[in-house]
Amino acid sequence: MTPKKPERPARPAPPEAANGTSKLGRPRASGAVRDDNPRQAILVAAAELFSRSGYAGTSTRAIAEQVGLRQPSMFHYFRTKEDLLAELLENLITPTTGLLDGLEDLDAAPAAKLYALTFGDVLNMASSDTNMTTLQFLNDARTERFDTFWALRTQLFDGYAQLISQGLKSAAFACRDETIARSVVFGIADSVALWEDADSFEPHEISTEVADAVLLFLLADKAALETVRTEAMALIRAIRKEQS
Amino acid sequence: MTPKKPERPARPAPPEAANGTSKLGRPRASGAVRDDNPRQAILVAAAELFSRSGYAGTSTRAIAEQVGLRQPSMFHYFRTKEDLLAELLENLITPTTGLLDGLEDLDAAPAAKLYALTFGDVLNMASSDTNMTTLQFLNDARTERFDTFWALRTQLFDGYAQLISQGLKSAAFACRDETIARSVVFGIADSVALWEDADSFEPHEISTEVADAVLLFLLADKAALETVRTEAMALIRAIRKEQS
DNA sequence: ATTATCTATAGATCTATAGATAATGC
DNA sequence: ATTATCTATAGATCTATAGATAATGC
Repeated sequence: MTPKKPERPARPAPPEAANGTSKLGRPRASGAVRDDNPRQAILVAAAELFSRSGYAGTSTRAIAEQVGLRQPSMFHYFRTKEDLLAELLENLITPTTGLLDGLEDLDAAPAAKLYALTFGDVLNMASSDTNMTTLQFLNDARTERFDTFWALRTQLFDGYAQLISQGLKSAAFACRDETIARSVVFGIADSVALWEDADSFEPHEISTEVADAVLLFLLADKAALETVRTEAMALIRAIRKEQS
Repeated sequence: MTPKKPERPARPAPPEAANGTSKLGRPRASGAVRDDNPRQAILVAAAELFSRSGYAGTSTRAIAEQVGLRQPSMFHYFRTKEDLLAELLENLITPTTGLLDGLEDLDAAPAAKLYALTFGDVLNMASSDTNMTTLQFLNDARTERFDTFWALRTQLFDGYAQLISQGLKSAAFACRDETIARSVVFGIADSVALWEDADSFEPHEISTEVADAVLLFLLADKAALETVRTEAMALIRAIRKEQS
């Protein structure tokens, strides 16, 4: 006898209270807002709750009820809670591995490509209003179910590593030790996950500053930053155009 | 009927199996290693488990049993699980706020002080083999019980902010926007929390690289880095001497 | 009497399954 | 027949308390 929380929906709100706009299936009991793509709504709710309360600290009940469903109804869309986390992590990283692929086809200096990659990576994270990044380090995310995610993550790390390596070869970059420089750069790129006030700034502004920080760390000639940034923004525009 | 895990200590290991070296109280049932400072051992075990499995994902049973105690015995040392987390977070941050206090008494350029602060901050995190940093963002850590921790955290952020402000005033630093530069710097300093391979490098080496990155981001004259680093290391030595 | 442990257990969860029910489509 | 929901519930946890027990100290 310790936990409190005497709440509980008390009376399940009679079935006639159905208000969902879905055309198929039994009407929903409760009436939480949801513009009727339940699967997507569940993902959004889960991302929000996971990033605020952690993975284990978020119950499937909390997720379901945030979108106006009963707890077991969530399992119609996701086989397990783990599946939810895996899909969210994959969704978070794919725009950035996509950017990496786009950059490979373009001809540009490694410095400009690295700037563009960092910029896009940070922009992607800063544009989401949830913060899933730290969840990937949990033991929960080390099972087979996350193999796809981890393959993408490795691909991204290798992308950063390769650009750094090329920049060093061309003497555009300089550093004391390449292996540690990789981790510093990857860490800085992800560091927006540790900002508590990320939403008081424009994502574009955050991305510029963080990409600047990465390049200032690596560039042999720090005065080249402005040029590199300009080149990088051109690359970003080129890829956006291509994809639309 | 879903979870598995058929284990359980089965038979509680008869009381005669006592092996603890403690002088007082009833002998322990199980025999997990522990060089008998149970309170400290619990903190170490909790830090390890929290950082691997998250706060909610770590049971008090797992913590207790890792140090060879039964689950309820843990509550002899910590009133609640929350108390454990609060103490761990405070222990993590106090060395760094201590360093900040030490720096205030010394006479040096803001750039050198900022380097020293970052270096010490990162060294402290990188020297621990657990990673508690990301846990502070959980909702669980927003209750009153964490007021002390949050006051220290604010003090640390303000310390960084003040040094940045002084450096800008003396024109040693340059940036586009001061408020965002603060967050960038604070983020970079903490970014080692996102390293997956932090233990493949020397903490001293990591700290040097990360502090370099911070200063390269802020310094108006990037060529001043080496001098700043040398000054900073002298400050660190001075504070260490004073404290011993 | 104090300290450190233990066993037993209350009461509140939690995830996932089973199977009913309602709406629609064929 | 299919889809989307619901209620009910199994069985496994989880945190914390109650109160017994053993060792030591006064």
